[in-house]
Amino acid sequence: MARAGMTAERLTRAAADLADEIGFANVTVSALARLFGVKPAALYAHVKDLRDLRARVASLALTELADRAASALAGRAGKDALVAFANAYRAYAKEHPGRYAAAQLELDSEAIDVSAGVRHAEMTRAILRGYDLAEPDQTDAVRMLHSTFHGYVSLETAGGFRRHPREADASWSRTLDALDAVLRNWPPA
Amino acid sequence: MARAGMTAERLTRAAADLADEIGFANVTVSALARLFGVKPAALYAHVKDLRDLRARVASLALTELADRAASALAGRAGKDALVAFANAYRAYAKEHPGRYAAAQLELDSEAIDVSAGVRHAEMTRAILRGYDLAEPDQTDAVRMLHSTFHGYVSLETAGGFRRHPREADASWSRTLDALDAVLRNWPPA
DNA sequence: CTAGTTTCCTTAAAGGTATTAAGCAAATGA
DNA sequence: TCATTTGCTTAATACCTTTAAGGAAACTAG
Repeated sequence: MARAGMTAERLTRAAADLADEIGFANVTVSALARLFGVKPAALYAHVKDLRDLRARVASLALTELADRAASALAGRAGKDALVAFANAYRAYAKEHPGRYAAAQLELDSEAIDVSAGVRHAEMTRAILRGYDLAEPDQTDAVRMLHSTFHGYVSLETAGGFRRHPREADASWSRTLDALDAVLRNWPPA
Repeated sequence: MARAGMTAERLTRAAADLADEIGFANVTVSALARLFGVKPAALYAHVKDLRDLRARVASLALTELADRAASALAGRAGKDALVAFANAYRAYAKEHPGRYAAAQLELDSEAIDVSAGVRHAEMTRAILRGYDLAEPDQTDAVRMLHSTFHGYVSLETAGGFRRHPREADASWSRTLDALDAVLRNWPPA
C-alpha cells in the first residue's frame, strides 16, 4: 500500500478546506481519512484526536485571519484603517465559513495558540490609535468593535439578514460609518 | 414497564435544560433518553429526529428570549429601553447558554418558527422609536444593535474577554453608552 | 546490497451515536 | 371484557471515535 504522505499540517489544511465546504461541525476523522484514501485509524499517528484536529484548524484560521487583517491595516490610519480591517475580517469569514466557525468555537480551549488572539487585540488597538481614546475606554472600544464585527458576520452567515430586502453590504457600510462616528465622539463616563 | 409520560414539549424543555448544563452540541437523543429512563428509540415517537429536536429547542429559546425582552421593554423609551432590552438579552444568554446557542445555530433552518424572529425585529424597531431614524437607517441600526449584542454575548461566553482585567460588565455598560450616543447622532449617508 | 530498524499504514475490536422496523404490553374505550 | 390504540422495548443497520497489535514499506548501517 502506497503511503499517503500525511502530516499534521496537511491534515489541518485539508480539514480546514473540508470545513469550508461541508461545515466545521461536519469535519470528522472518517471524512478526512476518506479524503486521503486512508483508514481513519491512520490519522491518529499525526493528530491526537478529533479535538486536537479541530483546535489545529482553529489555530490556522486565527493565524490566517490575523495575517489578512494585518496586511489590510498596513499603511492606513483612522477610518481608512477601521474600514480596511473590518472588510478583511468580514471577507475572510464569508470566504472561509468553516475556518471562521472553527476560530470562534475554540476560544476557550487551552490547546489553542494564544499568539493569534494577541495579534488580533494588538491590531484592534492599532486601529484605535487614529482615535483619541485612553484606558479604559480603549479596552471598551476594542471589545465593542470586535463584538460588532463578529456579531454582524455571524448573523449574516446564519441568514439573519435575509428576511429584509436591504442589502447586507449596505448595512455593513453604514455600521462602519456609525462605529467611526462613535469612536471620534466617544461618550464620557 | 411504566410509561415515562413523554411529550414533544417535555422533551424539548428537558433538552433545553440539558443544553444549558452540558452544552447544546452535547445534547443527544441518547442522553435525553437516559434522562427519561427510556431507550433512545422511544423518543422517535414524539420527535422526528435529532434535527427536529434541536429546532424545537431553538424555537423555545427564541420565544423565551422574546418574552423576556418584551417585558423588559414595557413602559420604557429612549436609552432606558435600549439598556433594558440589551440587559435582558445578555442576562438570558448567560443564564441559558445552551438555549442561546440553540437560538443562534438554527437561524437558517426552515423548520423553525419565524414568529419569534419577527418579534425580535419588531422590538428592536420599538427601541429605535425613541431615536429619530428613518429608513433605511433604521434597518441598518437594527442590524448593528443586534450584531453588537450577539457579538458581545457570544465572545464573552466563549471567554474572549478573560485575558484583560477590565470587567466585562463595565465594557458592556460603556458599549451601551456608545450605542445610545451613535443612535442619537446617526451619521448622514 | 542486504539486514535491522524505524515509520506509516492496516486490521481488529470495543463502545458510542442515530435511526428504522417489528413486537409486546399497558392504557383506552366500546 | 375484548379490541384498539398508544408507548415503549428489542433488534438490526450504519455510522462515528479511539486504542492496540501486526505487517509492509522506506530508511540506515554495516
